[in-house]
Order: sequence, then structure tokens, then C-alpha cells
Amino acid sequence: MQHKTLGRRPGSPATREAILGAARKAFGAAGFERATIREIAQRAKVDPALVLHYFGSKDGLFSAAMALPIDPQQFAARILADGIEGAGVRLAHAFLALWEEPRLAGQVRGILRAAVSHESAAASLRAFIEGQVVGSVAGYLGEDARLRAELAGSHLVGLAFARYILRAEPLASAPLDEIVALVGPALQGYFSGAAQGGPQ
Amino acid sequence: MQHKTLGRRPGSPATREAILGAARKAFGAAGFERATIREIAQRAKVDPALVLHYFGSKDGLFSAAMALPIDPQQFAARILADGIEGAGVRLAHAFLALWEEPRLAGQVRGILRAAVSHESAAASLRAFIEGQVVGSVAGYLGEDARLRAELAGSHLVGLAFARYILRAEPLASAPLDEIVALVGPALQGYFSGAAQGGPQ
DNA sequence: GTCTATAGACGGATAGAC
DNA sequence: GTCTATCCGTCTATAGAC
Repeated sequence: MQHKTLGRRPGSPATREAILGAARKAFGAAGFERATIREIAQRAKVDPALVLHYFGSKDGLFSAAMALPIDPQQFAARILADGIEGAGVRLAHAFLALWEEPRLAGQVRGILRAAVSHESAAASLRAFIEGQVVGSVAGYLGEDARLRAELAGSHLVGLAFARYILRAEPLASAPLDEIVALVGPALQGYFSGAAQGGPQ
Repeated sequence: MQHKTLGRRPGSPATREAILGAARKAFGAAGFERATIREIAQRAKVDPALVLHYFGSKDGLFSAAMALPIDPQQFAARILADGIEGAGVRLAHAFLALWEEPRLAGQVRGILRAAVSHESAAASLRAFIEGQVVGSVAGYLGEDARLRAELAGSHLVGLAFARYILRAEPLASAPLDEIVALVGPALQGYFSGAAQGGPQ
């Protein structure tokens, strides 16, 4: 789904980026259906018709705005570079860092929001998770590796939802380190497979 | 937020229930914004104007449809009746049972979907969780009890999202017992506080 | 490449007949 | 209590001037 080298990219790069930035904010804040092209155009200080001229449709704009500048393979490699022990804490930290990063916060919120209420967005996220994320870590685990990896991932998604979207207290205001210290071991349980009976 | 004994409930009970049932299906399947009153009316085989006559507005209909027939205090008491040990597994089982129940599936899906993209729904769910759910279990835990309880809850929400909304494999097709056996200990880690090192 | 104007469709809500 | 008709606002998307 990447534009490789097309004959010509429509629009001047600066205007295009301004629109994408505004779109990330709008989609992240309001979700796909409530975000409007008029609002995005106003935020980017361009004409609404120009937005569609660049991206063709609202869906096209959404896809372009939600493409994350992250390589999941590289992401997984960094988590697992130092071995499986401590991977839970490192994963919790790296994942939450994505949501804390101001430049990415709108995007990841938008992706989660869209996946909840938009079937095509859900399909994209599902394919991404099944193909890239889970596959990247499953090799390190044993028997029911993929299931364990997804359970760990589901915990992270739920965590992000509760903290950044629902903003339930005290979770929303808790220091990052405290959360990482608590969530890390829970994730580690899925990775090491020791959580079921014996202490680690 | 419960209707106690009002002077008169509008509409005949049967028609009212038909509308609520259709609304639960529609909101659960399409989310708040995409679900339409016209569609709900058609599903319930009534006139669109009748829906608004009963519930006043789309928001009113949503609130009425999403009121769960569940008492969180009672729910928590059942989980914790036999003590803190094994509570993780019991909680995982009870929570997933909610989502597996055909009569409730539409409702809980709708609640989660709406909470993601609708601030008022998010506020309701946030108040519900902070006031009822977390409070019900925090008493059983120690120092950072509320935070731990919310982290456990966030895992469950993420699990439901991944399995029932995103339907990511293999999680979506995994047997319930297998999931409960894996998730239970992760939740237990939050309850028993053993994950960090020190006992409570 | 940028903007104006508007088409075309949809959905929530209301008024009032029966 | 139930339904018909419709108002009014909003949105995406397009056509075409400059």
C-alpha cells in the first residue's frame, strides 16, 4: 500500500504534510466518522476541495494519514535483542512510548478508534497484527506461541484504551515507570510460560 | 441511572422491547454514529418516528439500550467469594462469559464501540469503572490497589477487543478454556502483588 | 494548483393527522 | 399510541472558473 515512485505526486509537499498533520489530529480526536474534511481543511488552512484533490476521498486521506512510520520487525528485534528475560518490561515501555510521543499520539489513537468502528480499518489492523507483529515474536516462544503473543498484545491495547482514550483514574495519571513495572511481569508471563504454576 | 417507578412508561412494553433489542444489535454491529434510527426501526418493524417518540433522541435510545442487567457489586462478590486465590481465573471466565452470551454480546460490543468514539459514552463507562468496578475489588488488595485493579481490567477489555471486535487469529478461534487458563494467572499477578517481588 | 459553488444524498428531529 | 410527511442541517464529492 505504499506509493513507490509515481509519475507525479499531487500537491506541494508542504501543503500535503499540513493536511496529513491536521488529519491525524482530527481522526485521533474525533474518530473517522465524526472527523470532517471541512474541519481538517480548516485546521490545515487550506480549502476543503483541495484535500479531496490530493487524496481522492475521505478513506484515501485516512489511509495516508494512518500509515505509521514504524517497522514492526525492527520494533520486535529491539525488544528481543537482549533475550527473552526482561522482554515484558521492555515491550511495555516501548509500546507506551509510542502513545506518549506527541507526533504519534494522534495516529495511534486514530488507528484504534477506526479499528473499533470501521471494518476495513479493522481488517488492516488485523492483517498487520497477525502477519507482522505476532509473527515477529512467535519464533521466540514455544507451543502456543501465537496465542500467547496475541494475549500479550491484547493487554497492551487494552492498557492504551484505558489510559489514553477512556482516561480512567488512577491509571491515566499514574507515572509511566510505575505502570511499566506492573505490566512488564504480566507480559513476561506470556513470554516465559512460567505464569501457570511455578514462580519464576 | 435506573428508571425506578415513573408515572408512566411510554409505549407498549412489547414494542419497546423490540426496539431496544434492535437497537442493541444495530449499535453493537455498526457503532453509535453509523447506526441509524431508520435502520433500527426497520429491524424492529416499527415506524422511525415511534422510536423517537419513546426515547426522545438517539442518545436516549442508546442509553436505554446499553443499560446492562448486571450489578457490578454482585459480580465482584461472586468472583471474590472464595478468596483471592483463583480469582484471576474466575474473573477471566466470568468476563468472557458476558461476551459469549448471545443476549449480551450486542450490548457489550456497543458499549465498547461507543466508549471509543463518543465522549459521553466514555464518561459513563469511566464513571462506572472508577466508581463501581474498581471500588468493588480495591478493598481486597493492598497499597496501589486501584491501579492494579484497573490494569487487570484493561487487560480484559483489550482481550475482548482483540477476540470479539478485531477477531485476530488465533485468539478469536481459541477455546475459551485455553484463554482462561492463560489469562487467569496474568490477572492473578495483579491481585496477589507477587509480580513485583514483595508479598503484600 | 487553488478556490467557489453546488450537486446529491442522508439522517435526526418535529408537527400533526388518524 | 401510531404513522405520514417533511423540515433542516450536515456531509462527501464534483464541476468548473480563475
